[in-house]
Amino acid sequence: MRIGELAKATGTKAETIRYYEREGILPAADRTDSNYRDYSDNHLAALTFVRRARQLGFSMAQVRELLALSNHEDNPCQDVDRLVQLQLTEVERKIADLMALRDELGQMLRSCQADKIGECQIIGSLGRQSVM
Amino acid sequence: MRIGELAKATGTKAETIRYYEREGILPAADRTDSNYRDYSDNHLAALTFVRRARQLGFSMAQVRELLALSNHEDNPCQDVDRLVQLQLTEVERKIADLMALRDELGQMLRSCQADKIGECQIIGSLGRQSVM
DNA sequence: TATGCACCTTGTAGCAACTACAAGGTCAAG
DNA sequence: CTTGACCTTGTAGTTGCTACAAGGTGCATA
Repeated sequence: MRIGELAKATGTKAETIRYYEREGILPAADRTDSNYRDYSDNHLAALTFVRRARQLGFSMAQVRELLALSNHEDNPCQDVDRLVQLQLTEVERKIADLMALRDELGQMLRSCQADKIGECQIIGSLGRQSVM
Repeated sequence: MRIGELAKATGTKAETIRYYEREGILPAADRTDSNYRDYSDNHLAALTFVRRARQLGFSMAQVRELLALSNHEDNPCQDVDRLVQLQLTEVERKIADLMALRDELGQMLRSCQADKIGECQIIGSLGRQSVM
């Protein structure tokens, strides 16, 4: 299949697919007589894998690791587990940070009853080191 | 004060402060005879404001807006409220996304009892469109 | 046959918000 | 008088794409 078809099938822009190839994340495709990229089902599977890992928040470097691991059927699962666990911890940290942020923003909104900037608690609180 | 002092006082790298000046986020500082930047307390207040807004997740563009708003004491608070509300909504969306991610990563970890990649559920689930 | 249009190719530059140099100038202490 | 910490400008790198520009290809239609 051509790049546009693969793009549609995976919800990836053609430019992104070429980018992945340049970066060595995806193997280079065969070429047709007219130099168009020609993809196989293996490419489809590989790109699906990559996109899914990216959706799950893995970095490109981590995706490379996952790909390398997945290519060795006999490797222990532990290495994959470790990456997933790392990512999970990271996601949990981000959630905690964002929840603190949410609380602070909510607090700001509730605290300001003024209608002129001059007395605005929000603007005031931005000028201090921390509100909470 | 000099840039290093201001940097220390606000927990910002000197390079970032210069960057803010280049971007027009911070007013240019006076210069000493030897061309060093010389900051006032107003600069300290302004940079504190900027850093705090950035910590709260506002983009540079939004920080510009907040700064512009805060410079007009008579402006209605509504415009500030709107920005904060927008940011709050955005943060809530991100939290929801990350919580879905967390659940999915947790599910992956729990699902894999194999010890070889060949049978690994995690690797398997990455190759599919969606696990959940 | 011509032509129009969607698709493909390469290469380069842009995005956000910094961060990291390099190459050199300044200043206070020992 | 030299060492070391600081400062200056300018440029390039980071992440993960995305957006062109300028040109080639493939197929349907007039």
